[in-house]
Amino acid sequence: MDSDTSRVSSRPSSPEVDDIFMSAMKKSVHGFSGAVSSTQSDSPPEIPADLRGHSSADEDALTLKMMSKKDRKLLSESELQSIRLKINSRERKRMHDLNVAMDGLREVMPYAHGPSVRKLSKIATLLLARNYILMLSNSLEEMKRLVSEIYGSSGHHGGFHPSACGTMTHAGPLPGHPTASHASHPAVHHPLLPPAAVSTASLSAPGISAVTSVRPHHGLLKAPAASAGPLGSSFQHWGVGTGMPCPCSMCQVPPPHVSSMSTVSMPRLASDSK
DNA sequence: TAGGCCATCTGGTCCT
DNA sequence: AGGACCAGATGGCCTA
Repeated sequence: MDSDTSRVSSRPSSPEVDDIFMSAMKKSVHGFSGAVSSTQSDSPPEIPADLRGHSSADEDALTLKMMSKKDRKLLSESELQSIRLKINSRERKRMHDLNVAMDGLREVMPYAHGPSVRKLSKIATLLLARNYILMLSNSLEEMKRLVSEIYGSSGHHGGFHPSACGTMTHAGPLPGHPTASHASHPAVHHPLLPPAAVSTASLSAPGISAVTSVRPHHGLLKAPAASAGPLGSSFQHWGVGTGMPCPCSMCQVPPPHVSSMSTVSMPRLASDSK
């Protein structure tokens, strides 16, 4: 439940840590006794195992090792320390930015958000995002096809040009439109519903609400077959009662127009393979 | 307790 | 030369 969020919040990945780090670091540098290896004072909470309990001789060896890679420039230990700290700090910031971007991706993913929902792992986020994009592409193609079917013969627009129409959604049912009976939600496929499912089962209000409002538990990968519901799709697994697609590699949507993507070997989700 | 996920450190490589 | 990027190693936290 909140375990993950609390875990995340307890994780010092925020930039503040850098400040703490640097201040603590300055202390350690100023109070430097000369017995700390070049990698130590940077990580007060954790001391790398390989450096733990090293003698000053070992530390000297480490320092020399580093010196050799620095063209043996004559740098004082404090200088080496500050360089190492700077590098570490940059790397921390880089990873923090990466995590921020990952959070941004999670936010726009059609997946349940909220404190009661376990946060998607990074790999799950990436795989789900990929599937989401593929489905959006499929939906777009499907919509183009339908629109060209509708307008292609009537000569209303003389073809499909979304730039002129803005969005695909007209206000009301279109004359002769196959989905005219669904006036409340015209031929708009929910992005998460595979086109095949949409075209065969058509969207129903419950289907939409199930996708948009349900806050699933983290049943991302192990959805019972029954939970697939009436949607039926190209996905092997679906989220528990949510109609959420499974991001695992088994459930790749192979859209014809992005076939090149499907050839990309995706790293297998460890939890999928087990 | 094992396994998954993550943050961090670190050294190497590439780029500007 | 300095910074960005990457991958391996390590250890902590959490869950089943």
